[in-house]
Amino acid sequence: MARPRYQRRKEDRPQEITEAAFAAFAEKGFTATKVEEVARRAGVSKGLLYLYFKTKEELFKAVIQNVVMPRVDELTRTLDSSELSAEAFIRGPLLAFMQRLPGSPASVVIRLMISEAPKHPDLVEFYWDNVASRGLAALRQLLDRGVESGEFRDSAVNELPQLFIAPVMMSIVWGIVFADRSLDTDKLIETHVDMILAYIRA
Amino acid sequence: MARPRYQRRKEDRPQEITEAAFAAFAEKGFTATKVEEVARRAGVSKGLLYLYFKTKEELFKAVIQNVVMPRVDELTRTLDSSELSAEAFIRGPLLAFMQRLPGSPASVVIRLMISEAPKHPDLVEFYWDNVASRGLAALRQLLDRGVESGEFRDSAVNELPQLFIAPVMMSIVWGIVFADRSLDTDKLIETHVDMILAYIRA
DNA sequence: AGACTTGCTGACTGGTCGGTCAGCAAGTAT
DNA sequence: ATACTTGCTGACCGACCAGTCAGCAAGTCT
Repeated sequence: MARPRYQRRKEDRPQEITEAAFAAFAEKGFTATKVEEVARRAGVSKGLLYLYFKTKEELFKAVIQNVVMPRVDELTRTLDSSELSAEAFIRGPLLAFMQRLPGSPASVVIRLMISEAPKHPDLVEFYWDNVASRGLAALRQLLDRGVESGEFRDSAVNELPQLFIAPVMMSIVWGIVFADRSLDTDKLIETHVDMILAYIRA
Repeated sequence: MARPRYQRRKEDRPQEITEAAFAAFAEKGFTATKVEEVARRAGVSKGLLYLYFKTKEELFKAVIQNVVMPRVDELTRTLDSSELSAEAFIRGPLLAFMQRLPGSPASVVIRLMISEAPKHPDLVEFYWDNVASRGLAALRQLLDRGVESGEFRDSAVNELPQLFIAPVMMSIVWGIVFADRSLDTDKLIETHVDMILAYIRA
């Protein structure tokens, strides 16, 4: 009784709202998620949400920043500090990273990008600058390093790192469209990595 | 003058409306396209559209039927009647087919499936039954034929025809999200086919 | 205790859009 | 010409939802 109707927690709100938004977007997609639903999950009113985020789109950017960017940073850091040969790195940490993607939070963001890209070009730009271009650059760097060390030959794959991640994209899309019709994404990705290594090995 | 305000053309309307719908969906996506816009393009009133199609979703199904299903039929027919070896078929007609997909009308439908799948499960079912499962079955049949004839070894690819079309999906998704940031999809797909053939050759 | 600051609420607004339907007019039969 | 059928129109409805704002109350200061 006399329990206050709410507490002031200015510090924690942004984080809590961002997490609620991510969970909601993951379930229903960006457009289909009502701002009020995000607010409800975060345990706040709709009005409060708009005190912390100017628009629904800003909220999405915050989600990208919280969920995806740390992953990319982690990958590039691991790559930079690794002593492994290029092939060992690919078969080890990189394969593990790729196999984790389809079921991970990051895949949700990719799904959102696919759905919302045509309608929100500035989201695309934000995503390109902060995620895609940096991820591809890291991949390219890894392949170049393999060529320099004599492990790999210089193949078309160096200019087309997209070829490397194609099965990951396939797995993610499959999950979006045919969620229930199962596909062994781990095997798909591992086979692909096998194949690509056989192809580029010097 | 005294030109009639409209003519009755019961026969032609469905086709005209479907074509207008496809063009509109291709430009803006399904959700973002207003029914009124489709009607305007088809040169009819919104009300008429609803005399021929019960809902906006039915209209989408009609588009799939008109645009995508003929493609799948064509592919399976070509495969059935071909005298080529499995590898020759892959390097010839199949490669050409795959390279055409990213810029083709069919890719628009794939984009729509990705965007709308979470919201419209019955569309997914329709697409699975009429397009995806049949396409995959054809691919699997082609690979099995290659194994029987001794051209290919029996690899994981036989159970995972998705591996075959991964770069096509990559190209389509790339086009959706990063339309302007160019990617040489022809080269991507051709390199992949090269790679996969080297991998499965007996 | 009273005055003050500010985090927070939730009813409300304005605009959008899928789908409806009463009625009009193009074509047809008599 | 007149009556009839039906392809077609477009104003309208109701539901939905991002974003607003006037005011309330939690916490603070004196």
